[in-house]
Formats: sequence, C-alpha cells, structure tokens
Amino acid sequence: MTHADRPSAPDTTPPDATARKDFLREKVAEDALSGRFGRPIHTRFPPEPNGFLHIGHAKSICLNFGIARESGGRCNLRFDDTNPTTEDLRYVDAIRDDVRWLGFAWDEERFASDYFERLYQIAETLVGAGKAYVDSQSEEAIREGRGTVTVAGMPSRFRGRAVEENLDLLRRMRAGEFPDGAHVLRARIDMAHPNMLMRDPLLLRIRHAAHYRRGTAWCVYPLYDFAHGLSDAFEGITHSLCTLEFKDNRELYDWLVREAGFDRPPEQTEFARLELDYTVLSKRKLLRLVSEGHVAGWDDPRMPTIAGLRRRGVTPEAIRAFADRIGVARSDARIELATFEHAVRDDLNMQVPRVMAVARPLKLVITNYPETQVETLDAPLYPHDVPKTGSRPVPFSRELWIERDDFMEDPPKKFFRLAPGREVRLRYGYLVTCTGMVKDAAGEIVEVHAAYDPATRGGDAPDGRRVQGTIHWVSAGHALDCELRLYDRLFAVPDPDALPEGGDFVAALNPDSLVTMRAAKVEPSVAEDPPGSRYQFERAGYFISDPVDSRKSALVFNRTVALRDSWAKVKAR
RNA sequence: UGGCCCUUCGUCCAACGGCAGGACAGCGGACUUUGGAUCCGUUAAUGGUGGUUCGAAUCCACCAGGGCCAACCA
Repeated sequence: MTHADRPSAPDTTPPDATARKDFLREKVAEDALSGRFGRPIHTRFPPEPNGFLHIGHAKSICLNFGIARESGGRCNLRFDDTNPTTEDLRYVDAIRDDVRWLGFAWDEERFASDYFERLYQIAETLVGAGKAYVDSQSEEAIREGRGTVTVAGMPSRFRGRAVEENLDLLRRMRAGEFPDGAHVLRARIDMAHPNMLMRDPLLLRIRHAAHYRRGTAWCVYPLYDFAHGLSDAFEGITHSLCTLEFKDNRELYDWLVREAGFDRPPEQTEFARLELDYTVLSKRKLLRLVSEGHVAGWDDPRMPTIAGLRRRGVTPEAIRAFADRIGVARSDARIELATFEHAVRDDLNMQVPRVMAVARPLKLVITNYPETQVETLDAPLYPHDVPKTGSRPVPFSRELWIERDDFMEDPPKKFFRLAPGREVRLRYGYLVTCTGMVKDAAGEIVEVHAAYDPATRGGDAPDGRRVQGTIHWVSAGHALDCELRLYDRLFAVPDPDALPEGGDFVAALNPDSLVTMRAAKVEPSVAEDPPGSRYQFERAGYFISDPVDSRKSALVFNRTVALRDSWAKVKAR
C-alpha cells in the first residue's frame, strides 16, 4: 500500500536566481550571505510518525528540501517521535516512501527518540540551575493553575521545591518509581506570562508505555516544546520552518535553546499552512476518516494524503508545481481546488498517452458496415501539440460502444454529438450519421443506428465537409471489460472545518466522492500495461490503473482528474 | 476581558516610499480529428478613518474583520 508506483522523478529544478523570492527564501538568502550562523544552511522536515503525510506536508517538504538545495545547504528528515502512545513504525515507513516519491532525498535521518538521554541531561541541568522543577499536582490542578488567556496563572505549591528534592524526584521519575501522572517536570518561567506557553510549560511527563523504537527503555517522555527546538539545535539546524500556529511556541523555543547554552541556535520562522477546498488537512481528522471506515484507508484515492494522491494518479511533479504556484506567505490561505487540478492536468497533459474508454456504454451499430469486417486503425498516442510520438492499433468493427451521454434523441441547439440525422466523427475512425435507434419496452434507448461514409477513414472527409463533434468509442467485439472509479471531492462543502456549531465534519462528506462504473469498456491496447499505468481517456479525464486492485483479468482504473468540461458549463445554462 | 499574528482582483502570490503585476478561476474570440490543449483579448483588488510625506498598498495611530494560544498532542 505504501509502495511507490514507480521510481520517483527527483526534483531537479535548477535554482533560479532571477525567480521572485518568497519571504522565507529572502530570509535564508540574507542569513546565508551574512553567515550569521557560522555554518551552512540546514533545514529539517520533522513529521511525527502518527499518521500519513498529506498535501499540506508536501508544501512543507518542498519548502524545507527546496530551500536547502537552493542555498547549497542540507535538509534532515527527523521523526518527531516523542509520544509513545500514538506512533508507529508503519508510519515511519510510509513517510519515508512519500518523501522519496515526492522526489527528495534527505541528508540525515534522525529521530527525536534518539535524543531522550541528551534531553534528560538538559532537564537535570535546568533543575540544577533552578530553571525547572518537579510538579506533583494532578493534571487537572495543573490545568487550572495555568489560568486563562485573560487571567494570570497561580504558582503550583511545588514550585518552590529545593533543587536537591527536584533532582531526586526527577531521577526517580526516570527510574520508573512513579505511576503515570504522578509528577511532571516543568520549566520555571512565569505563571503570569501573557504568553500561555511560558506559564511554566511541561517538559517531561511519565508514560509507562512502550515506544515503537525505544521499547521500554524510557518511562519519561519529552513534550513537543522541550524536544523540538533542542533537537534542531543538536542537529545544527539553522532555519526551523514551521506553520503559523507555532508562533507562540517560538518564545519558549528560544528560551530553551538559550538555557541549554547553544551559541548560535536555530531560528524558527513560521509560514501559513496549506488549506485546500473540499478536504480536510488535519491528521486527527484524516485518522478518523480511516478508523471509522469513511474511506478505504490512508491511501484511499479520495484522501489528500500523499499516498492517496499517488494512488489517485497524481504525479510528484504536479505536486511540486502546485507547491511552487501557491507560494508561501504569513497569511492564512485557502486554495481553490481548481488551482490544484490545473497543476495536475498541466503535468499529465504533457506526459500521458491517450486511449479510448467508455464509462456508460451504449451500442452503436453501423448498419452499412460489413458484418464480419474488422479494420485496424493506427491511432496516435499523443495529440499534435504534445511533443511525443507513438501510436497504437485500434480495432474498428460494425458494432461499437459509445458513451451514453454522447447521444441524445432530442438534443438542445449547442449539442454537437450524436442525434438523429446528425453526423459526427468517430475519433480516428469514420464519419457516421445517425439513422435511428432501438428502444426497449420501457422506452429506454438500447441501441443507436448509424451509417458510415467509407470515404472518411481516419476521420477526414475528402470533400472537405466539417462535423462539429468528435466522439470516442471502442469496438464491441474487442473491448476489454473494466471498472472505472470516478473520484470526486471528498467533501460536499468547501470548508468542512467550518462547522455549524455542534456539527461533525463527517456529516459534510460528499456521498458521491466515489462513483463506480462496473460495466465500462476500454480499448484493447492497454491489456498488457502494468498496474500504475497512466492514461488520458479521451474526452473524459486522466486515469491510472489502480496500483492495488487492478488485475489483467479485472482491470480497474482510477480517475485522477476529469478533463475541463466546457460543455458542462454550456449545459448548465 | 490578555498576548501574538494576519488583511492587495472570486482564490493564491507579487509590488520592500515612486505607473498595483502574475497565476488559477471567470468572460469573449481564434484554432482544433479530445466541447482537451494552445493562442489572443478581457473583467476584477489595496478593509475603514485619520496622520506623516512632494508622493502611501508600503510608515504611524485608531477602528473593523479574521486567525492562533488556556492537551501530561505535535
């Protein structure tokens, strides 16, 4: 499931000195020039292995790895694995796969869990310096004592403990003498600080839980603020890039690296996280969709996860181009789905071969075509404006499948497809004129009849006459049965996070996010292609043969993204 | 009744005291053997009020709107 469908195409975009820089790149460039850190630029991408990466992480990955590469620096992949109760090796593997698939290579792979000893030693140092103490209040008491945003906190009655007592307690915490929640280590800063994070933040908590990497070696685990900045400092990170909601954490970050004695400590800079219309980008919510079975897994093609997008058929190049285009700034940004879809189409248009497939087959009988005749047409794999060559054989015969939507008994004026008396072009085939139709007892059209013009083989009329419409088709006797999974937006509303009070985002799920066409037909040229092959099904959209479920005997194609459909707009009027 | 941050076309990003520009979306047209792509054209913005200045999107003040912070999550 986490297996990449093909070797990743590395990000080889050359640094462009003339490119307009965002505020992050400007800052890094300044710092590189001034040499203020006394070391090369060094960034890191620091995921917690408690879920799969999503498109929002991709933005951060592109930023961190991209900036490092552009400035001749380095970028670490660091697993921020300080919470034994939520993390799993499975997620570590998935994250590695996703980063590689996106086209990035990390310089060093690190784990915050490798720093537990070092962090613990710093904890003792802080205690020794009177900068930290062991608090033995209950969780509830600690919370209450913190005050609120408008009310100052109250010091814990344990705040004044002697250094020796604190040290003794801390060592016994580590030794496992106390149950979960009995004590915590807190920094001694200011319980009335206007920044809530500075009101004696928790540094270490007791958790008698096995860690997926450290097993039961530890029972005290650092909290995010204690681990993160110091991990950056240990690794010589210069620029610690993170999202806006960590703004307040920076004050604590700076306090910790300063107290720990780092000379030219890393500097945190925040940027706006990605928000995308019609989806959610919070691991908590995505985990819920998976665990409650609203989707088929982390790699469900409807998921905004890297794994989901990969299985959906999106390319790493498209994701990188998307990240480039949306830019980066400090204001909250919600991106329209169209922006993402454009990046996907823009890339796929130039990469993938065209073939024909019919989602909702309707029989077309070419009544003047010889019963047993079969012609093999040579159809190009790419349109004239894509600089790629190649063709495939496409069988043509008397009975074809066409798209049900491409025929109307009583069409409106702007309908350019097949209708009684209308002539259309069968793509790469012949010009045909509709001569009639057959209906079943219920009045449903079950068959369309047409006459072809033998002089128009390939689709050009020697007399120069024009037809308005071209439709796709597959030969009924040669078509391959297949299943088409037509994916659409996961949510029915642009911002599922903006809930009416008391609402549950799950209620906003789009019931039509997956429409399965089980009786679809595809031309035989794709028969031998391996799973994970991408195509444009002409006039329909971009598809990928499902890397997980598609079999030679049971083809399954996922719709990556539909083609732009200007007919839909006309029709809507 | 705290602190911090943000506010430029519908959306995203630029303009760093000197002609508000690009991308996506939209609209119109050309072209077209995909109602695709491409090309051309076009609509469309500095939240408000004051101030500083020869000149303000940019600096200052106030107001309004939005966001983050009160997990032993990250």
